[in-house]
Amino acid sequence: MATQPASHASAGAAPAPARAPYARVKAYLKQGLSSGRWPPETLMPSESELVHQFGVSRMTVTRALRELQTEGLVHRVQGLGTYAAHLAPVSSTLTIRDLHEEIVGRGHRHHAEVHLSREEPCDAALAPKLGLSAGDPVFHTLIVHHENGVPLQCEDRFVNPACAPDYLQTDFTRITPTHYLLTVAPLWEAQYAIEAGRPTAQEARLLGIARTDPCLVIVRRTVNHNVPITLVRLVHPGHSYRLEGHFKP
Amino acid sequence: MATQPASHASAGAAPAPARAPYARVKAYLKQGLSSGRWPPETLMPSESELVHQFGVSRMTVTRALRELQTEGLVHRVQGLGTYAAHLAPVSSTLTIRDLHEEIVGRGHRHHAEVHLSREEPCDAALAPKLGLSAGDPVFHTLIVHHENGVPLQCEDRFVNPACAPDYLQTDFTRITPTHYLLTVAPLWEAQYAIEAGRPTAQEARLLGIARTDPCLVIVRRTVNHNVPITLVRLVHPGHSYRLEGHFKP
DNA sequence: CAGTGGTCTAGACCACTGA
DNA sequence: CAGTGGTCTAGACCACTGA
Repeated sequence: MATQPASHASAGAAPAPARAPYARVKAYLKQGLSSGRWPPETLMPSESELVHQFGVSRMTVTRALRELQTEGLVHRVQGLGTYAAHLAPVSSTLTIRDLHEEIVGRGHRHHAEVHLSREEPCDAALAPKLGLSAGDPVFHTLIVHHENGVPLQCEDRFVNPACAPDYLQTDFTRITPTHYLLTVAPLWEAQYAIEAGRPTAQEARLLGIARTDPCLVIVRRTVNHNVPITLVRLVHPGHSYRLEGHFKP
Repeated sequence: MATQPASHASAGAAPAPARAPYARVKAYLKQGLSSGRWPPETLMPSESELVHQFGVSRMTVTRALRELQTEGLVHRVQGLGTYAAHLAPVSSTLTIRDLHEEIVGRGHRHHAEVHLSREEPCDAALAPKLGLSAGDPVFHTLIVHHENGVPLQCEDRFVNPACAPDYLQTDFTRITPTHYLLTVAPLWEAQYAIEAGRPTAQEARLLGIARTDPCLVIVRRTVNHNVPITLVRLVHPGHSYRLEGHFKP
């Protein structure tokens, strides 16, 4: 009865995955989706059909289907059934990693040069973005990160003092602001914008590039429980930095 | 006994979420993580403790914990317990949307100008990336996408003919290559690279910008079941385009 | 109405860890 | 050994959809 694909481990002495039942059901459905057996918006087998096909309990089938739903591969409607989803990449994701980890992960040296670390009155344009009023004290750091001695990123950051009163006591040559802020305010929420731009005069000088060189500019605003924590502008020379992503539905 | 936060819906006639039990357990844990009750790498309550605290069955608690694990908020080790994870954004994600959907989603007009759509012999440098040999036929399209009449993206794409034999018959003024390829090869896998750069002479002309203007350059390679499908270079004028992301653990 | 998914329970066996 | 998470079962009640 079962229409499951024959285990091709039967021929040789292959490691025989011997996956858990829920994983077998999931793999079967995923394979069918990727092979075009259930084109987008097609009705897929119901839970009870899968229960009979695989001889497992409904909870097991449910788990497989729920995970596929979380991954965006199917969508399910109560009373109707499970449908193959419109497959990606209508939207897909790109990973942004912490710079220190990225550099060290490549087996390279990371060196941070602190050019500024002080409290200053908040600019009127900046204030609303940090939930402050113009003139309120705000922490400001300007750090250039080097990879094997080459300038890689200029990090211009403003921090809401209420969220991280000890921020300026941190030794930023050892701990990145990102890491420090993480310990202070876990579980945050961030908004990003990434665009191509030109460095400011100061950034060009700090990064050792021409003012006309294209740069990757990332602006990130971080919030925790609706309280703004930090606003940062990260500038990378275009020829030395790329964001890499991997998408797999 | 229960240490669950008091339902603050009790005061008024609030909609009363009345969440499912697994969602209540999950919300309780999430709240504790975000408030710093369980700092990173701290041992969290065990399944059986939660079972007693909430008076639910173990499967229910398991589901809550498994979802938190999937979201990267905790990590679990058999025999040891559940630990609060090192919270983001050691790595976080940025969404890349399909251009047509993005433009239409803004309520704007999308217009595609097809400058090239032909079969040509594959270049030696390109061949390995598409799993072809130099000189093999390859499909090549060059399309400029406009938003309300303004050039927004130059899309230079190569397609493996084996994966999409009818590719060149598509009317690209109506259907984006991305959408067409999606119907042909669902469930794909992509690698991205994003960097700041300068347009080529041709790109500058097609986009109506100067050769020195910074551009956001996205290179994406797509693979299905280890078969390369397409390689595309997307060039956006830096001042007119930004990728926006949102990260929420 | 029969069929669908959403969720839950009360048990179970197992592999793993550290004492 | 006791405690942990990983997984499963065989039932259950419910809300929802379309006929």
